[in-house]
Amino acid sequence: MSECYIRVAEDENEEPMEIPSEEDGTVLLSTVAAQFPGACGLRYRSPVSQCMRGVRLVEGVLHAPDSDWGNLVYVVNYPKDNKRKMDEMDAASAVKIKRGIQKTSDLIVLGLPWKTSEQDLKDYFSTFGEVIMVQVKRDVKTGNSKGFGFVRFADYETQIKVMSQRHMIDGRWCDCKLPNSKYFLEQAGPDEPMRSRKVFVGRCTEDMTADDLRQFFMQYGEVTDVFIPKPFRAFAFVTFADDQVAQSLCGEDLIIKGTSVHISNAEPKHNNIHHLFSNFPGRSPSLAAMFERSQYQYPSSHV
DNA sequence: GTTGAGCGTT
Repeated sequence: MSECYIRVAEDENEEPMEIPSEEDGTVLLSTVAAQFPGACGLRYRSPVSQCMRGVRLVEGVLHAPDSDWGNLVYVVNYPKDNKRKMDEMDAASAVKIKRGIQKTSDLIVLGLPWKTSEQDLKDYFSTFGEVIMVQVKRDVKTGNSKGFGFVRFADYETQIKVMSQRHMIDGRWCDCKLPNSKYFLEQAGPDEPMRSRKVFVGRCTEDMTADDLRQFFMQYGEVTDVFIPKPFRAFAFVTFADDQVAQSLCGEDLIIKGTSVHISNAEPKHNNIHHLFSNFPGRSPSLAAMFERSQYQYPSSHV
């Protein structure tokens, strides 16, 4: 093979430019790049397969496909093309990851007027984004509001926004914070190996039947048992066939029949957060400090 | 029938 010119273009349909080869018939990438800055290779459409083929590139030297470059038009490869695709992939996976770890959590709404109803809460918070749960905590006997409630949003961005400001609701300033329970659950951290297939479902309402719970939890895996204490005690136990399913749900707040229930391990006797919490009703300085900090922390991810 | 920092009927 001898020195010649090969036809190179940025696109198959564009007018090609002739590029000189070396004496041995190869073409230097640097020569291509001299005319097409940023080029990182060449490709061409195979007359046989009609597919695009890459030109062999070894240490900056482009080698003719067969014995000859022929009369084909070679198309310039740019790293941008692939890079852009990579970026899109990264962005997509980043969003997925974001969605995965930045789940929303219930927010406690402190300082509500006594008169504020769940509808009022929903109306107010809907101005920030999609609301998927609201509660006003009331005295069971009188039905009077306790002056606080909970709200949960569909999107994490909404949650961040809502937590970042005070809220004027029915004439009073209210605060939305992460509930204290969150803090301890995160502290529980990379969990102890208590591979239970049974989970504790807290904050159940009386209208949740065993069948409701079974139907709901089926989506996560095979449910082998549902236990609801009688008389009503606002909690239940759900047992899965697979312990990994059970474990994966621990720490979650799930919404069943419009109510946020809390999933935790079914049989933690010692060093569990409920124990800790009931033993120290918030008077310890160190705990108070942790509460304090928790108010300014966004929830960290936990698997 | 009241109240105003807090924490959700385990």
